[in-house]
Amino acid sequence: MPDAQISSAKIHPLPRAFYSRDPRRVARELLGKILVRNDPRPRTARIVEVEAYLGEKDPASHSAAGNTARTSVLFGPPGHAYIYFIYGNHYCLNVSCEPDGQAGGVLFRALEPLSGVEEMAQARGLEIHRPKNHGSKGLDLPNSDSTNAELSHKELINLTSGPGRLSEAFSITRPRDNGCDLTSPASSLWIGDDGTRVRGIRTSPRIGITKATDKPWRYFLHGNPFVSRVRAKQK
DNA sequence: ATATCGATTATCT
DNA sequence: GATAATCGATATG
Repeated sequence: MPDAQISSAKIHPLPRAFYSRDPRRVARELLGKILVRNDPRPRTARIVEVEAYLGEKDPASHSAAGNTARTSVLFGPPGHAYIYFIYGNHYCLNVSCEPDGQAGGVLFRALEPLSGVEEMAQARGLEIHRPKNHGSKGLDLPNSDSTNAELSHKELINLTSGPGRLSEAFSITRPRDNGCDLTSPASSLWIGDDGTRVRGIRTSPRIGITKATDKPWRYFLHGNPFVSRVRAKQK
């Protein structure tokens, strides 16, 4: 049973020094770590897909436009949440990297839920069906108790597969979370390590960008079902 | 299976 | 005025 997707080990926060490095290194090492939402509705999920965005020299990075009101967190101290709003619809989560004064960050692209699946479904606007005494057609959800929600496979995957989806599942918004210190368990949002070692790290070009498309700075766990699907036609 | 489109706003040219 | 680190829906093969 110790498939180790779920560990009962204590989750301890990653120190600020972890983030005070090249975003490519931070991105790779964030795979397998845990995003925690401390809430009235607590949620945790394992990080399975990320992208690194370098500083002002990376034309695909938001910091390429310089230190503005929008991007100031990327230029500040490491380990803080940079949230941006995109396409008039979606928030996306990053963590700032590199020392104070130097830009850089890692975008969270996909998570594997560990706890609080019902809360994530609700945050995503899904109707929860509770099976009575008849057979269930839905999947057993990770780390679930007797108050399980029933979701289709597709609904479960789509909870946290993609940067906009995972942010919605964790109720992440810019007004609420931009600038949040992700190294402190006292924060509503933080990142921890339960000792899990991951295998099968793969890389690819980053998704959805039009500049620096040759750089292989997307990192993901090969075969993990929550990793986002590369969309059919990328401009 | 791939392709296209609308949503809806912050930011930049 | 155009574009964007996206998603969900719809049309078509």
